[in-house]
Amino acid sequence: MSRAAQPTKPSSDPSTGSVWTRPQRSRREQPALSRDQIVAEAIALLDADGIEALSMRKLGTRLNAGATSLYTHVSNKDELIELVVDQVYGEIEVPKVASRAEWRAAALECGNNARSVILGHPWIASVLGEMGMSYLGPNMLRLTEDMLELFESGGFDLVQGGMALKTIWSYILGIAATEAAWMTSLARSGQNEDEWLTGMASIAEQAIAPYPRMRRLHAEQTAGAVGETRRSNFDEGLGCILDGLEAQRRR
Amino acid sequence: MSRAAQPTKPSSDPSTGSVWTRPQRSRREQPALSRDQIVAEAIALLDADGIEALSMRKLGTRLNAGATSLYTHVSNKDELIELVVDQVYGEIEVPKVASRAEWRAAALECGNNARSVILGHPWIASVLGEMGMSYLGPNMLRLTEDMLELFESGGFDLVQGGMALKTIWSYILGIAATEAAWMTSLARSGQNEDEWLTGMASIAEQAIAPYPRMRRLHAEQTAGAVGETRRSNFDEGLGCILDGLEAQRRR
DNA sequence: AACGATTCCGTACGGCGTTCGCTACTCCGC
DNA sequence: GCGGAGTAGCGAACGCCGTACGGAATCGTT
Repeated sequence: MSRAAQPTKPSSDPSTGSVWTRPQRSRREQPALSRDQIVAEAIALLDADGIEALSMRKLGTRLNAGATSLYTHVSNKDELIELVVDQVYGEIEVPKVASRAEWRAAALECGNNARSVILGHPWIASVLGEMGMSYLGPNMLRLTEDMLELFESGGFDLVQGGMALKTIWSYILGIAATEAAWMTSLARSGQNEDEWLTGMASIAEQAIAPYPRMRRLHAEQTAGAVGETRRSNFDEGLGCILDGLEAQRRR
Repeated sequence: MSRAAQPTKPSSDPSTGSVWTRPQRSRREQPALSRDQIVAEAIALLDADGIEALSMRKLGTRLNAGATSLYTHVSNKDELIELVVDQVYGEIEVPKVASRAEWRAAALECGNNARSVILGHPWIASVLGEMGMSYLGPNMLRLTEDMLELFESGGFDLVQGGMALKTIWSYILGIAATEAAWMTSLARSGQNEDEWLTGMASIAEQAIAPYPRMRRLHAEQTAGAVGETRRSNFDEGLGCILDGLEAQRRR
């Protein structure tokens, strides 16, 4: 008995198709959907085509499923996004600290890990503002605990550690989200960073013309290698914050 | 000759309404639309009903206009949002610094201004990730220049000031966006902060049960007045960053 | 063999951003 | 006074979107 796909439309009028032409395909022969699969495919779609390409219909299609089938495993698009974000948070590694001397380097490394994970999924920036509570996602919990441990190893007591965590995390989120947004709009324009900058140069110069400090700053910063500059800027700012935190710890 | 509104539908079949019943209302008697008006009304709508309530159709209706009329003054919804955000940035005041001793207090005040402006328009959090370039909005330019001036008064040279600006701004954006997102999802749930926290307590405790540090931290923080706590947390983190920046300046 | 539970999905609804082409109006040069 | 150019406003339509609902297929249990 044939099991070929034969996408008939038996639903429109079941009596039209005779018993013989009806597919009679076992639905469970292909492994069906799962929440993990959906989340993974959503991330793939987001990475490939950005936030505005994520729709339940497209996602369903990529999974060889109908759009509404997803709702069996995920109650909402919003809920799906929370799952997706927590999954990404799971990629962030927090280095273990053996001795107190290593603390600072470990914090820097952790910050850089977080930054590069976010920049690896730049659509996250568009989505952070809509998530009141990802705090309870399993990976976010793990991440929080690990960072608290890191600060503990650095000699902070628990409350100080909580403070330090909030401060650093806000910094990371703010700067990485800004960078991610920038990269997204670059990608949309189809140019690379240098092209955009040179193309925009005259407009930018005109815009900042009335502002002396910005003009001077712009003049002083004609260095190349923008990508590296962004990274070292991040490190420098993070270093400042770590300085401040260490000063606070000593009290 | 009557000018009463008489909202007939002359469009469906123009010949149906005779010359006498047709409105013949001078379109320009009411001042028509302007970009500023549109932006102002969009902010009012966003403040009242949040980001998902902003649609071109609803905005048009609020302005007694058709949805598509807006496109004469604004080329895009995205462009509208950029305008709206820059307008909000215009609310942020940067205090002038007379003597170098006042610098630190002024920076703290500026940070608090920014935070409360953002929390006054919490929908901004949902929108920051989509804006590659608000850097060139007039209010953002003014804000940047003023903050550079603030750092200059504090004894930073221009490059250091640029660094400090980026660092502080990222922190402010990150923490305020997180708070704003939290407040938005609170508002959506219809509860106030304390209700939500007590309602969520058991679930949260269960979630953090496997994590010793979070458990202890949660136990130590049973203080009330959550809103004030958030603000003083902000101040504390900002203070840390200022410490770090001052240390860097002395080199 | 019968039956509830679970999974899948076609259909449909209301809403969205935006394009297109038409109308109605103002303004400028004659 | 008048005609033509330019512009603001808008109704209709297109192709998307999220998702509620009800029906069909399948599975696990009895």
